[in-house]
Amino acid sequence: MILPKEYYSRDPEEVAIKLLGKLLVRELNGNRMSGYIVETEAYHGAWDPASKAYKSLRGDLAKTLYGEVGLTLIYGIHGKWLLNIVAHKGDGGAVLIRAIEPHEGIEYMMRNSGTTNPYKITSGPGKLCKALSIDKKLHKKPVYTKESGLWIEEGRKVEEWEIMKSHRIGVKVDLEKPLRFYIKGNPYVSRG
DNA sequence: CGCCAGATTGACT
DNA sequence: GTCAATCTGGCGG
Repeated sequence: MILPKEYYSRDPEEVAIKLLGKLLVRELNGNRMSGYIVETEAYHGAWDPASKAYKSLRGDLAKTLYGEVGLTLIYGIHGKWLLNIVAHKGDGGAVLIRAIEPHEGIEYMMRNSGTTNPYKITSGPGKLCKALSIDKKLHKKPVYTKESGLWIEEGRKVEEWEIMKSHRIGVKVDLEKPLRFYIKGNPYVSRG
């Protein structure tokens, strides 16, 4: 079952937690690739120093951050693409997908990412996008319909005790609140 | 159009 | 732990 659009009309922090264990599906040229989300980060609006809307409400990224929920927000950094899902209740925000556990179409993902080590295919936001052929063409596409070739389905049940929290990674100026969430003990989380 | 910072990654001390 | 190569969007001129 695909998660409905309303699923993303909540605080980014809450959505980030709820997305853990869900199945991220990518369909391309008839090939189905998927993986369970095991690591996420929450980003807020203008008051979040790490947000793209901080000090610049101009630009497509900031507008998307404050726009319709349930859309992808593809952000390029250091020559990589990062996958975000717009999620907020009116005040702007998004959830960054940092890592997934490969499930279907692993062969295609390995070919895309150029490695045969299953633990290195999707264990990072940049690598994940490469493995699933996600780039700017998928910017602002809905994840609550199959039409875009990228969507999120109901996945595993994740118990509360399996979810760990920590500070965000790689962010220069972070908030004190822990906004990174990942599944405890999962070997596919990035660097940690 | 040129400059610059950055939500990364992989290699190295 | 540290470091720098790498590319796009945002912003100034």
